[in-house]
Amino acid sequence: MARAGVTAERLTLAAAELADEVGVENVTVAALARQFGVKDASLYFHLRNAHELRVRIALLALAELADRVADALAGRAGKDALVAFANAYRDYAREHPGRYAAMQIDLDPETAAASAGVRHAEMTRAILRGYRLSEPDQTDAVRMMHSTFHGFVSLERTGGFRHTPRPTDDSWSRALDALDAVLTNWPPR
Amino acid sequence: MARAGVTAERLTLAAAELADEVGVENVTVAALARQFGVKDASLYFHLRNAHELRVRIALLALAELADRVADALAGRAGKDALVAFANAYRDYAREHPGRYAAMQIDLDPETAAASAGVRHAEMTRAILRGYRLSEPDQTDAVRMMHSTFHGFVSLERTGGFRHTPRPTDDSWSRALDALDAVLTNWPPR
DNA sequence: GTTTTTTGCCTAGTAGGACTAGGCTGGCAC
DNA sequence: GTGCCAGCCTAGTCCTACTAGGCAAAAAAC
Repeated sequence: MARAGVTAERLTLAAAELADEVGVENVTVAALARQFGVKDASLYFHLRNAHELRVRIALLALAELADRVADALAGRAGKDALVAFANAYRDYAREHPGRYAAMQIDLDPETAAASAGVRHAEMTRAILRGYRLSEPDQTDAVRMMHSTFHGFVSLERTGGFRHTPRPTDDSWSRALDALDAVLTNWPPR
Repeated sequence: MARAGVTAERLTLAAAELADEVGVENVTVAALARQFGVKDASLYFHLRNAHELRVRIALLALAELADRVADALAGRAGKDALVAFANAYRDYAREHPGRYAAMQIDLDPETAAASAGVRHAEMTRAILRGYRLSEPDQTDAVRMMHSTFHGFVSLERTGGFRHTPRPTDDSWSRALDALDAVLTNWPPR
């Protein structure tokens, strides 16, 4: 019997693509095995369990997004950097909804610490250098930024904005303007 | 054989409680049947399918949250109202993580239109009356508000803020200050 | 280049969830 | 009382996750 050539990397990539097509919750070991023309039991040589599959998608996504953000940020500062970061984030989420959703599962501490999530944190703080904030203001500002990005993207995806005709792109750039304004005058009020 | 007295309402409530305990993704028809001391097949007399169960949890949660927000908002205006709304929202999400997660599934348009989601929208706009915004600024502001609330709560829940020791309560009130500031000077910059 | 070991895949199984078809029955309408 | 039907049942199908143990292809040892 010929070998199918399944590796952890090919598996993770296929899983990520499947997630984008059918949603993370429908990424199943069985479906993946079918794609590789292999029985599902065989995948457990490359995989501890189904949960690990999602974790791997999450780690892949975190790394991909960190790369994109790093590119977007190159040579920019201040509001320019803020907008570039934000758009890279939102674009990634829209292009890869399944991967983005996978990113939201909570990793156990050591996995998280070894993930590209730390690069995200570093880059976010790098942006804030343009706004000259010190602790604990910086942390508060980072959290506000992240909340706005994630909240907007997440609501946009699940249809939370659908009931109003206003184009979401317009609301998005206003939100970024607002974020810039508030960061410029941090701490607020 | 004695009848178990299963009704759609009791089922929904039990499902919601189960969701808060074990997460929406683990709310299963079989588990619910066990709680009622009934075979799983029997529940399909009260339920079209498993998805409907989650939709019902979502509708229940939307209604409960709308009630809470309405109470919190009574007699308040301006920043006072904003903070009351925000805290009601966050408190609900923390007390009822499963219900909150269920709220995020996207309902089909007619279900959404008949849900308590419309009350949320009305109340959000009511808050903005204190900031005297007209369209389309109002819509942008509503979206920003909602994004911040949802994003913060969601990240807090999934552990997105864990790597920094700063208490999330402090960051939260700063975020509300920021939101108030930006709404006061809308449109930004 | 043959032997040994490892590894990648297999079959065969268990267990549990979603869901359907069709049967029995307790309690209501009349 | 007779009939009806809602509310529960059994029994079955199909799917997924996951385990144990077998076999053969490829890689390593010699």
